[in-house]
Formats: sequence, C-alpha cells, structure tokens
Amino acid sequence: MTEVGDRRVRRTRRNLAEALTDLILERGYDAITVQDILDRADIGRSTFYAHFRDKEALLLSCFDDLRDDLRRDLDAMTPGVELHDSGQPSIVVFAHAYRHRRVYRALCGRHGGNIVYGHLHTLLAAALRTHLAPHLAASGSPIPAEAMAEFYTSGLLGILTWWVNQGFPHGPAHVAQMYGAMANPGIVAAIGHLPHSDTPPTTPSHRDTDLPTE
Amino acid sequence: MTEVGDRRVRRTRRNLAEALTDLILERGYDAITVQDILDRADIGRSTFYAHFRDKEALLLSCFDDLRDDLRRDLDAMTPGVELHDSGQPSIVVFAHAYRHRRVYRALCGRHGGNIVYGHLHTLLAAALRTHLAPHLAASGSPIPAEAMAEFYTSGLLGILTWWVNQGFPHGPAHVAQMYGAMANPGIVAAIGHLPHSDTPPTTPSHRDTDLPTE
DNA sequence: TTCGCTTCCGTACACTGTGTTCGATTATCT
DNA sequence: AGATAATCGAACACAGTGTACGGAAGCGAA
Repeated sequence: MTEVGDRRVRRTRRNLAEALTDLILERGYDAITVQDILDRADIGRSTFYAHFRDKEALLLSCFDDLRDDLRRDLDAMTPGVELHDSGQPSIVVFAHAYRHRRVYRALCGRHGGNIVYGHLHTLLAAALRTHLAPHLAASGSPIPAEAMAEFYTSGLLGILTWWVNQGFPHGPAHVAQMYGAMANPGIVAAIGHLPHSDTPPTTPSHRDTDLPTE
Repeated sequence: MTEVGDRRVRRTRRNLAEALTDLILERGYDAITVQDILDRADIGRSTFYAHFRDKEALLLSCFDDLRDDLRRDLDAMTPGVELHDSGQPSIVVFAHAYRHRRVYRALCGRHGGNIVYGHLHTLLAAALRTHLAPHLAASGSPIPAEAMAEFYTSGLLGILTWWVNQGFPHGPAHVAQMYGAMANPGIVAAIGHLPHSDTPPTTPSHRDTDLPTE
C-alpha cells in the first residue's frame, strides 16, 4: 500500500487517527460515519479510501500500534517464571494502559465498540496461555488450559475496562494488585504453588508503589 | 403497540425471531440485513416495522424473554447465603444456558455481536453485586465491590461464552464447578470465608453430577 | 355466517451512507 | 527544477434503511 516516507502520508494518517479517537470519545464508535472523520480531519474522501478500506480498518490501524507495543512488553517477560503475587502479565498490561491513557479510553472504554475488545482478548489470552501452560502441565489440574486462560483473560479485561471507564483511579500498580488478589488464589489452587512468591497473596495491604492519580 | 392476543401477531413475531436466530448462526449478526430477515421469515417489510423499530430491537426482544427467565431463576436464590463451593449464581446461569442451548448459541456465541453481551453483563454484575455486598461489608476488604463484581462477572461470561462456542461440552454442573474452582479461592481470600462450605474448593475431582454431552 | 376490526402485504419513495472513478492540483523528495 | 506521488473534489452507482398508503385477507365475536 502507501509508503511511510512521505510527509503528506504521515500527516494524513495522523490526522485521521486523531479525528477518529476524538470522535469516539465524543459520540462512540458506532455513531461515527466516514464523512464525520473526513470533516474532522479535513481530508478528502478519495484520500481516505486510498489508505483504508473502511472505518474499521482505520480503527484497527490505530489499535495495531498499541498492540505491537504491548506485545513487545509481554514478550519481554520470561515465560513460565517470575509470577509474582501481583501477577506478571497483568502489571504489564495495566502499566501499558496507564502510559497510553487517552487511546485506551477511546479504544477500550465504553465507546470503543467490540472490535478492539475482541482483538485485545485474543492477544491477552495467548499471552496468559503461554504463561500458564507449563505450570498446568506439571500439576495435572482437571481444568482445561483454554478455560483457565479464558477465565483470567476475561477477568483481566473486565478490570481493565472498569478502570478505564472510571477514569484511571488508583494507579496501575494498585489495580494490578487488586487483580492479583482476586486471580492468584485461584491459580494457586489449580497449580499448587506460585513460582517466586515469598509473600502469601491472601492479604494484600501495604507495599503500594502507586503513582498519583491522573 | 401491537397486542399479543391475535394469532397473526404471534405468528409474525415467532417467525421473525426464528429467522433472526437462524441467520445469526449462519452468517453472524452484523452481516444480516433487515431484508434478509424478511425473506427468511416470509414477512412483509412494512409489517416488520410495525413491530420493531430496527434489527436491534428484534434482537433485544429475543433476548428479553431469556432475560426475564434468567432473572427469575437468579431472584429465586436467597441473597447473601447459600454460597456453595460451586458458586450459586454461576450454577444458575450455566443451567439456564444449557436449557436454552440454541438461543444461547445464537445470542452469546461468537456470532451474536456485542449488544446481548453488554446487557447480559449488566444483569449478571448486578446479581453478583447483590450476593457479594453483605460479605464484603463485613470483611473490610480493600477491593471495591464494583471491581470485584466486574472481575467475577467478566470471568463468568468468559467461561460461559467459551462453553457456548465449544458446543456445550461437560454439562452445566461440571462447568459451574470449574468456574467455582477458579473464582472461589479469590472470594475466600477477600471475604475470609465462604458460607455453608464443608468441603475445600481447592481439589475438585469426584462428586460430578453431570449430564451427558449433547 | 356475517360483520367489524386489525393485521398483513406490496409497492413506491425519500434518504443516508458507502465505496469507486478520474482528471486537475499541489506538495514532496532528490 | 523536474519527476513523482499524494491529495482534492465532484460525480456516480449502489445497498440498505425507514415511512406511507391503499387494498387484501385473517381474526374474534355475535
């Protein structure tokens, strides 16, 4: 498709992405027409279709940047080990969301529609499955790995969207700890232990290294 | 609007509902046009709009019947007590889904779209909040009730949709037990105990009262 | 059965939004 | 400065939506 060397191309894509996220936050994704985006971004109709097939392609393009970023952070974790009591994958996700608050508000909030949610769900489920699989295999748990990944992925996304929709209270570390307090006991029960956990996850209280609320 | 005493009305609504769920299972909700429903149901265009404002209204009408049924089942539980280790609200939901497999497959499966999911989420979150609130108040947990309801609702819906999309393996009791095995340890950790639980939920093995797979 | 009422049908229509085409114009890179 | 490539804008065909209305037919009750 179009290359990224040209300044005009960068300007066009940047304007379109910004217009889309703006409009999502104002009216919600479903209520937006292509013409709305064009007017807001001050971009010609034919130009838009030279870059994206439709509205959804633009949305996914916006999401892909975030997605690649997040995947890099997730892949940076050592799989199978270093599951602290706060939950390794979750803290990465929450920190990432906090770092890109505005985009998360648009894409993962109440107005974002289900498209992004589905893709994010797939991404996180794969990451969780990778982290859980070795432990599950060793413990002989009767619960299928897919079901576990499904449960904890949905729970994580539930807390994430709740956090986003509330306007990011409490800072990422605190939210990650809340998630860990609810998720880890179940994981311990299924696996039998939690690698590298010196403190029992049943009583999370002090040790709060939070950033101030936005 | 239209009354329900007339045989023609019942026939129209029944045909429309059946056509919709059929088409959802075949192509997915988003790919369906009103005209498609009309052709399948053999109903005139103007007749459709005499009953429903649009496609979504028809979908919600289908969902409302289920919703009322499920809510009755949920309200039949004594709030605050009788939380077995399998998880009271969850077993009700899973049993209800199993009883209405076909509709759940259409409305809550991969093809159902996000509309139903959102409404079901709201309903279940309210039910869970009702069940958890008294225990949370007594235990002084640092986790806000909204966050807990969000987490366990999302997890429940995650397992539910996974179960639905897999074609209902394992029977409702078994799935409810899986959910309980993952969810209850976290609830115990937050609340401090689980009312009326004589057996620890950490090792769910025998005691399977399942129905055979469909 | 017949009467009155309601629903249903079918067509036609206005309208909104989509995605494409193409020649003219303008910005960018080298 | 000149070749290249992106943008613009207007026009177009198309699909789907929701409404209006007159005639036909089914329904419940007497």
